[in-house]
Amino acid sequence: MRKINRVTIKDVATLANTSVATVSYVLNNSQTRYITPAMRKTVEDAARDLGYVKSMVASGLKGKKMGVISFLTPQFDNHFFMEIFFAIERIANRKGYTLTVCNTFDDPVHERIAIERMSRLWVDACLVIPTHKGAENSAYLRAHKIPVVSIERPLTGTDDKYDFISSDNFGAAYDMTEYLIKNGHTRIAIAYWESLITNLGERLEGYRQALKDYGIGFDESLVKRTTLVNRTEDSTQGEGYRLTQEILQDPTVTAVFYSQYVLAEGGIKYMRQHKIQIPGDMSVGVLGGPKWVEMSEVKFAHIMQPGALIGEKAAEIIFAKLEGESPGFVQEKIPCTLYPGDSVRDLTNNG
Amino acid sequence: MRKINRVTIKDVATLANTSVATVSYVLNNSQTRYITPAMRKTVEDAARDLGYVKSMVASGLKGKKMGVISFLTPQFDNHFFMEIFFAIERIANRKGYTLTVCNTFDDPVHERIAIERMSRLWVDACLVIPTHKGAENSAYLRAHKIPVVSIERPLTGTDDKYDFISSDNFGAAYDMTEYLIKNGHTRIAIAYWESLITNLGERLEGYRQALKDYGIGFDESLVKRTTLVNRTEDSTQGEGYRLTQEILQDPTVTAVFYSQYVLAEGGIKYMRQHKIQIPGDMSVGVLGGPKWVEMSEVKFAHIMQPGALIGEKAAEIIFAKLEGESPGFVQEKIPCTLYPGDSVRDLTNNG
DNA sequence: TCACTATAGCTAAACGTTTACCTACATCAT
DNA sequence: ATGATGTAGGTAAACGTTTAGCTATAGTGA
Repeated sequence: MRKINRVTIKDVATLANTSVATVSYVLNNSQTRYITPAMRKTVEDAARDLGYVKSMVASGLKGKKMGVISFLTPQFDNHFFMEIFFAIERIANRKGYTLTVCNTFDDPVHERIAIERMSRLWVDACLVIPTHKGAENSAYLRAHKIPVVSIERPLTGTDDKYDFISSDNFGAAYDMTEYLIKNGHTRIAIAYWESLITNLGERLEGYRQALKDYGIGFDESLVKRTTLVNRTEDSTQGEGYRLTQEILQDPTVTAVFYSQYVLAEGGIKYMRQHKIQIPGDMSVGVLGGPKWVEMSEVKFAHIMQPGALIGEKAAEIIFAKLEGESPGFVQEKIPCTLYPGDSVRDLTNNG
Repeated sequence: MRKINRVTIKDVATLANTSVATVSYVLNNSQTRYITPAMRKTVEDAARDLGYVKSMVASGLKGKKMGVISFLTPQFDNHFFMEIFFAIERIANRKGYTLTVCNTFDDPVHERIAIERMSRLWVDACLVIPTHKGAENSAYLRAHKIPVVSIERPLTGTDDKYDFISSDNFGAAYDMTEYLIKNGHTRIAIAYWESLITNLGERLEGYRQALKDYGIGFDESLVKRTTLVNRTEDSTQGEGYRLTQEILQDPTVTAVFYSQYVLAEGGIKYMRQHKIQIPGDMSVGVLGGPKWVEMSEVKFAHIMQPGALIGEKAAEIIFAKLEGESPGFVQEKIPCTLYPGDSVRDLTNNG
C-alpha cells in the first residue's frame, strides 16, 4: 500500500499545541463554538505552515458531504449534451464541488456500472441523461435519498417522483415543420430515430401536429426511420446518409427535416456528393445547433436546443437539494429556438 | 447531517454469522487467505441479499486507492482537447475508475483551486493540460507522489521530472506551411496566438523553418498576433475576425495559415461576410480539425491533431504508474496529419 | 501422550475527521 | 464560603474498511 505522507489535523494540533477538536472547530469556522482570536491565529498559522489539506475522505466517512456530484451522458460527440455538461461543470465548480463524468454510450450496462461507482464513492448527487433503463439503474441512489435529476429524458418505469428538466421536443419539431410549411413546402420528409428513448417520439408528434394544423395530410412514406441501437456519431451519420438516399427517391419531396442533427451530417454529405444543391434542389431544416450550421456557406435553418439553460437549471435543482432548501419535485420543459437559414427555399413566391 | 442508511460490511458479517474480517477477505478475493467454499458462498449470498455496496471512502481512508483520476483542461469548447478528454474517459471507465473533470479556462487560479480539490479528495492521479502555472499548481501532487501526466503543454518552471505527452506543434505548422508553399504560395500570413503557453511558439517556429527551407524570406508583417488572456471561444473567434481583416489589407497575401482553428472560425466568418472567395480570392490552411472543415462545401486543408492517441497514451501512462509497473518518465511527441483540401488554390499552374 | 504445524476464522487497531460530552477554571450572587 | 453559571477547550467514540496478529481446533509424527 502506498504511503503518502500526509499532514493531518493531528499534526496541526501538535504544532499549535492544542487538541484536534479545536483545530477542527477552527478550520471549519464553527458557528456554535467560540474560539479565542489568539487560538484561532495559532491554529491557522500552524495549518498554513504545515501545508495542511483537509481530507474529504475522512470527513465524508464521518457523514459530511464529499463535495462530489456526477454527470452521466449517453454521448460525448453530441453538441447539445455537451452544452448541458459545460453548464453543469461551470456551476459545480463555482459551488466548490468536484464533477465526475461518464459516457454511457446509451447502454444501460454502462450506465448501471457508472451508477454503482457513484454509490461506492458516496457522491452527493447525480445528474443524468438516462438510458431507457435509467429508473432501474438509479434506484439505489433514489432509495438512499441521493438527489437525482433526470435531464432531457424521463425516468420511465418507476412510480417514484423525480426531478426532470428537458427541452421541448414537441415544440421544436412543430416549429421547424411549421417554418418549412410557411415557406411553401408540403412534401416534407422527416429523418427520424426510432428508439427506446420515449420522449423522442415527441418529435414525430410535433411534426404530425404541424402538418395537421396546416391541413397537410400525414404521409407515412415521408417518415424515414432508423432504429440504431449502439449509436455512435459515425453510425448515426451513416444512417443519415442512407435515409437521405431513400428520401431522394421520391421526386415530390421538397424539404427534409432532420430531427437529429447528426443524421443531417450524413444527409448533407450525401447531397454534397451527389451535387444536390441546398436549397436549390432540396430544402433542409435541422433540429440541433452544432457549429457547422453557421460555418458553412449556406447557413442552415435550425432549432437551437437550450443546452446551457438546461444544464444550469439541473445544477440549480441539485444544489438547492444539497443545501436543503428544496420543496418538491421539479418538472420543467424548456422551449427551443428556431433560427431561420438559407437552407430553405421559399416556394411561396414561385407558386 | 444526512442519515443515509447504508448496508455495511458489519451487516453482511452479522447476516453471514461471521466476522467483518472474513467478509472483507471474501469480497476482496484475497489471494493470501484461504476461505472455505461454504463460507465464501454464505458471505457472497449475504452481501447480495442485503445489496451491500463497498465504500471507497472507508477503504480509501484506510490507504487503498480511491478509484478516481482527474482531468484538467483549459477549454471545453476546443475540439482537440475534447478528443483527448474522450479518450481518457473511455480508458478510465474501462479500468473501473471514476473520472473527474474541470475546465480551468486557462486561468492559473482556477487550476490551483481544482488541484486543491483533488488533494482533498485523495484522487489517485491527475492528467492535466496545464496553464503556465501548472508546475507550481501541481507541486503538491508531485510532492506526494501522486502521478501527474502533463498533456500538450510542458510543466515549465520546475526541475522535477514529469511525464509529458504532446502533439508535434512544430511539425504541424511546418507541414501546413510547406503544403501552402508547394501550392505556389509565397506570401503566407499566419494568424497566431502569442501566449504564455511556451510550446505554442513551436508553431511559429515551424512556419519559419518551412519558409527558410524553401528559400522564402520571413516577413514579420505577415505574422498577425493576438495576445488574448482570458480566452473564450467567442473572444478567440473575434480575434480571428480582426486579424483576418488586417491580413486582407495586404494585397500581396495569397494564403492564410490559421495556427489555431478557432481563429479560423472568425476569419472565415469575415471572408464570408466580405464575399471573399475561398480559395478564389484567398487560400486557407487550418491547424486543427473541427467538424466544419469537412462539413462545408469547400473542404478545408487542415492539420489533424492526434487527440485520441494523446489521450490514450496519457491514460496508459497513468494506469501503468497506478499499477506500479512504470520504469521512468515518459516524454513523447506525437505527429499530426495533414489533410489537403479545396481551400488552397494551386498557383503553380498559373505561374 | 506431547509438541508441533496447519487451518480457518476472529479481534482489534488504524486511517483522518467530526462532535457529543466532559473538565478545569473563573466569575458571581447569596 | 458555597453553589451556580459561563467560558474555552479537551477526550474519546464513531464513521466503514483493511489487515497484522491472535486463537481454537484438528491433524501429525515421535
